[in-house]
Amino acid sequence: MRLDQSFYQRHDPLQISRELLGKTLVTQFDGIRTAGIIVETEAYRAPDDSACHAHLNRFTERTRTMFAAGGAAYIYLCYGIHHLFNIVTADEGMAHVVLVRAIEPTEGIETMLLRRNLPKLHPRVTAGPGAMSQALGMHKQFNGTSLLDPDGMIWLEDHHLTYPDSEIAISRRIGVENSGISKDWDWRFYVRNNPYVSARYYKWK
DNA sequence: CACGGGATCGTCT
DNA sequence: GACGATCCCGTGT
Repeated sequence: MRLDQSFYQRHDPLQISRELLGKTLVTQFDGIRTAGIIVETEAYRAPDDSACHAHLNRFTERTRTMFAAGGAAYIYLCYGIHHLFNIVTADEGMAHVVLVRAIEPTEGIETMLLRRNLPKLHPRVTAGPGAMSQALGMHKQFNGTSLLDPDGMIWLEDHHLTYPDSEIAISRRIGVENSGISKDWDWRFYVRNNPYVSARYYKWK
């Protein structure tokens, strides 16, 4: 079952980040379907979150997508190399997004290995937002596209997998240590002991 | 395995 | 002109 508008257009990106753990993220284009279970997310929320690109509701060509209605894909180029994938939530005009940082691969694994240029399944295939996006074929080209469109190339499915709170860990977000007052907010959610969580950051706890 | 530097380019100042 | 919501690889232990 595909996640619909009622899932995305809510006003609590922390709750949505938590609920996304266990959902299946799918891309399909050129006749190839790739998918995996979301195991790591981070919430970003304007206007108060200083780590958010749309802090203080800053509206630029890049952040335009963040203000779209919930259910859009916000994909931007990071470090000139990585196309990071975010899910836009809430109503139009509110910049609330969830960065998807890692999945556990389930479908199209051979394709993911080719895209990642790796010989066999290993956490490095999809652990971390840049690696995950490359494995799924995410591209800035898809920025602003809808996750609700039946003809779209990216969407989420509910396969009725839910993790109990005892299996969920919460921490500071990764890579935002220079982003001001909100750098220490615990807005990262991940599945404990899952090997596909961006492993080199376990030390962050 | 830990550490550190380089890659690479769109975005904003 | 500076700087990233990152990753890879080479080096040293």
